[in-house]
Amino acid sequence: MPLPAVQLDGTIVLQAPDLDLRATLLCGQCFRWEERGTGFFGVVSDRAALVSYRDGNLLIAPATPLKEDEAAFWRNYFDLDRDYEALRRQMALHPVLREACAFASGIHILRQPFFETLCSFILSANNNIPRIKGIIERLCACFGPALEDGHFGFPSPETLAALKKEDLAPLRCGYRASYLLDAARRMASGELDETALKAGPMPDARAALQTVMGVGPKVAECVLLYGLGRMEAFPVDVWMRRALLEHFPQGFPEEYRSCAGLAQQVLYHWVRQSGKSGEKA
DNA sequence: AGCCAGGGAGTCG
DNA sequence: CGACTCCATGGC
Repeated sequence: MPLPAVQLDGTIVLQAPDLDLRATLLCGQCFRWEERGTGFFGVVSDRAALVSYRDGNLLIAPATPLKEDEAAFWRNYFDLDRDYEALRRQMALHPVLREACAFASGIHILRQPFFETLCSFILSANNNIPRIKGIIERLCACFGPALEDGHFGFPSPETLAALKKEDLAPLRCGYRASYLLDAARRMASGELDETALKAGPMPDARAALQTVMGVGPKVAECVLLYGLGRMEAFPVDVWMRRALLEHFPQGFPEEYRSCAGLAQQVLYHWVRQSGKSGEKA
């Protein structure tokens, strides 16, 4: 008999039989989760929570007051309603993807808030993950809404759009400051329509995203995948380029397009952690 | 000191 | 188009 979604102590219990929480939160798709004891603490949008995994269930202990849609919010964030079994079944048809899947099973593609994702990956350009995390934390602490537990939510496009690049000096994000402001202004002006980016043709969505300063092919694919839920997106960095050359000399096969995003994430996890394809320590 | 970090913009030819 | 160079910052 299924557990109620919200327990008496406020903990939300979500069934997630095939989820690898640790791999999902540490594989480089998100920047605001920190391992804490047996779980992870993080802030998404304006909600903070301590999450953990036990007996096939994802346990969410919100650190900010529960909203009416709390369970639905986290269910969507962790992408629990997508049929990952079907995606992995399809990937198992390809020898390379099958091997990568076996190594990194249980990774979910997070459905992160769009603007937050856009900013995060603009900041990721020619940067390393620890420093990206630091910049994002300073961005939230300086300009984000104060949450009830002392943490800070992600600033709104309107808030950032009203700033000048000198105001962003405390972030120490270098030349990316003006890119951040451009993204915020495009959002605030309504020029970037999240609904259209989610539903419209991929080429149109790519082109629209790349009109933002600091958004090139790589960042656009990341935003499409992690911030707009578009599984057909396929971010390619130098490592992935190497892996593609080695394992997919004719390019990523179109017949796997519907699971491309997960395939990319799994391949990335695989080549970075198992020493496959490129021998950097 | 020098190199690298999940790239991208600007400028050449 | 393709092949450069520079871009701020911090860690090693």
